[in-house]
Amino acid sequence: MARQPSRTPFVILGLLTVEPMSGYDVKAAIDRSISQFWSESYGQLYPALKKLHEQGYVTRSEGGSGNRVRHVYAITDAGRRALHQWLTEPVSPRLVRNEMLLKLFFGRHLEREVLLRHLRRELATAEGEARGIGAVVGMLQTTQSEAPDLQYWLLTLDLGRRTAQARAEWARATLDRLSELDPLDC
Amino acid sequence: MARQPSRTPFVILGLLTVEPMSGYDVKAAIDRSISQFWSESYGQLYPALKKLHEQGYVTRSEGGSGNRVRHVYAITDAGRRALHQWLTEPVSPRLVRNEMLLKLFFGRHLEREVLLRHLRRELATAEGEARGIGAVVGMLQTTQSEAPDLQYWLLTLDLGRRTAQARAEWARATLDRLSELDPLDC
DNA sequence: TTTGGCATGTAATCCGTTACATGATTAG
DNA sequence: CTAATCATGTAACGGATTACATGCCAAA
Repeated sequence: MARQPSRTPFVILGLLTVEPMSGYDVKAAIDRSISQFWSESYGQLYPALKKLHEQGYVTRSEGGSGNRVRHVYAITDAGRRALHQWLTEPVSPRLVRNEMLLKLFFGRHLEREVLLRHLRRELATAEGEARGIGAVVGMLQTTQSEAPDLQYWLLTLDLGRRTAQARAEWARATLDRLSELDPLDC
Repeated sequence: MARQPSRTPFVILGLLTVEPMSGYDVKAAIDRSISQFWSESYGQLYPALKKLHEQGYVTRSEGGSGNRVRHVYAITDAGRRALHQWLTEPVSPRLVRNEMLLKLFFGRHLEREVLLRHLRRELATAEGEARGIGAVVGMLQTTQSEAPDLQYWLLTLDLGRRTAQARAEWARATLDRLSELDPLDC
C-alpha cells in the first residue's frame, strides 16, 4: 500500500481524545472497540507514537509504578488540529479485496461439497459477527451511557450489523441456489 | 501484509481458465469483471506471470502482429491443479479496514456539516455501486449466456449488490438519525 | 501527425505483519 | 513458583502501489 498515507497516527490521535493512554492501551482499545473495522500491530503503533511525539502531536509522561516502564501519551492542541484536518478530508477510496468472493467467482472449478463448506463457514462467520455486534451495542448502552462519543460509536456498529446481516442473507440464499445449479466440471 | 501469501498468481490462473491472455488482458479482465472485490497492478502482474511461467503453471507464446511484442499465456494442467488446491483451502481471514467507519467513529470532533457531506458521498457511492452491479448483471445475462462460469459470476455480483444496498440503507438511516443528535463539540 | 490505446517491464518506496528480544508485576 | 498480563521496542521480510521507461499501431 505504498504512497498511500498511513492512517495509524490518526487512529492513535482519535483514541487519545477519549483519554491519555500508553501504546499498549491503544492496542487494547483498538482490539476492544474498533476491531470490527480496524486493526493495528505493535510494529506500527510504537514507531507511530514516537513520530507523533517528535511532531508535537502528543505529549509523553512516565507513568510506571516502581521501576516499571510505562509511557502515557496525551493529545496536544496541535494533535487535535491534525486529527480534525484528517477527519475533514474525504475518505480516500482503497482497494477492496474479498477472498471469499474471489473463490466463489472461480467456483466452477470446485467440487460442490467444498463450495458449500466455504459458504457455510461464511454464513456462520456473518451470523456470529452480527450477534457479537449486538452484544457490544448492549454493553455500550449500559456501561458508556455517559460517553459523549456514544452516539457515534453506535452508528458505526450499526453499519457493521447491517453488513453482517446482508452477508448472512446472501450466504443463505446462495446455499439454496447452489442446490439448483448444474453439476460441476471437476 | 507480510507473511501472508500473495493471491495474485491465483487470480491470474483463474482468469486463464476462461481463455489464454496477455498480462495486459489479465489487467483489463480484472478491471472489467472483478473490480468490485479485487484489483491488481502491473507491478504485481508481470512479475507474477514470469514466476508462474518458471513454475510451469502457464505456457507462454508469442502472439504479436508484426514486430509488436505480445506474450499470450495459457494455463497448464499443473496450473489447474495449483488453482484447485488453493480454491479448496479455507478462506484466510484478513483485516478489514474501513476508513469511512473510522472517521464516523471519531465523528464527535467533526462539524455536523462535514459529517453529513461524508455520509451523502457514501450514500451516492453505494447507490451508484448497486446500480452499476445491476447493469453488469443484465449485460452478462445477454452477452455471456453460454459461459459455463455465468452462474458463479452472478452469485458474486449478488453479494456486491446486497452489500451496497445495505450500505445505502445505513447511510440513509444515519443521515436521519444525525438530525436528532445533540450539537457537536467543535 | 498526434493522440490514445496496446503492450511490457523495472525500480523505488512505503505499508504492515510476524517474530524476536526483554523484562516487571500480579494473581493463583 | 509460575503463568498470565502488562509493557516496550526493533529487525526482517514480503506485499503492493506508483512512477518511470520504452515503443508499436491505428485512427482522427
